Amino acid sequence: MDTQVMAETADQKDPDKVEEWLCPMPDIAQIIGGKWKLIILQILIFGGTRRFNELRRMIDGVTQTMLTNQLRALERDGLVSRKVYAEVPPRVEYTATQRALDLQEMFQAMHDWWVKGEQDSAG
Amino acid sequence: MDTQVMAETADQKDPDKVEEWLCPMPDIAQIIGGKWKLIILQILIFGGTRRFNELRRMIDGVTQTMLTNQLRALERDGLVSRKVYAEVPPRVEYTATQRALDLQEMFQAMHDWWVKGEQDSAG
DNA sequence: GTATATAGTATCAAAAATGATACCATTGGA
DNA sequence: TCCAATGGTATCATTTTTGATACTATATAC
Repeated sequence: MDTQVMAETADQKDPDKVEEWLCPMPDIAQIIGGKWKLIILQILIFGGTRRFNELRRMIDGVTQTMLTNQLRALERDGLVSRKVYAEVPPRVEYTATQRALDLQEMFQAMHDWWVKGEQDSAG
Repeated sequence: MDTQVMAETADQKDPDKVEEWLCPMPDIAQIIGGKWKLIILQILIFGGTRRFNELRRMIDGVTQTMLTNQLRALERDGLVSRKVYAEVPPRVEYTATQRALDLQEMFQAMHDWWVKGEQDSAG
């Protein structure tokens, strides 16, 4: 579609067939929604593998219950892998999967959006 | 940092200074989190201006209460503008602001991620 | 005169998400 | 011997989010 309808909006998609270009936001929200998931992912994706208590210390305000809970959900959805070492005291490492690494662009876009917002309101 | 540490993770940022490259996810979640916000934004950003009941019909399962609620929040956060026409029956139009249009890249990245996931699991 | 469409608000109920607390196993060190 | 550290789980309480319901106003069509 190369006609310039709707110049003010995003681009040239047919405005009457929303469902064709919409991806299922409820499904996405299910996966990356949750109070701590985005920050966990950000840390693992950009910072690399971390241990459980390491994450706990990095994430301000998270409780052990919730950290476990969110990590389990991320694991179920294939975004995080969990490796248990047979040591005492226990050592458990969490790593972003390839599927999570594929979220880099989204995080980058979020980041740029956020920074732009700060610049726009400052300048 | 130009040494190739952590080849498996995203890139070359210093893993010990997470807060330097992290953008505040709680703040972002505050703005675009919520059961219906992403889908509302997607419609307004890529589909253009819509009336209240038009949105209601497009968004499966949303109640009037929640649609109002989410639109008000988006308006407060500067992502949506609301225009009331002095007509009877009332006409109210909602439009994505520039700040919302700036989210296009994020939506695109989400979309690509989703599609890639479907391809990876199919192929 | 009555129903219809629009775009709401107010109130309360229900459900979902989150948090607090107590508990567990193990081993090394003081 | 007792405490600390790790990475949990189970249970219950609280908070937050979401939903249902009833109500509003007004012009037009029937």
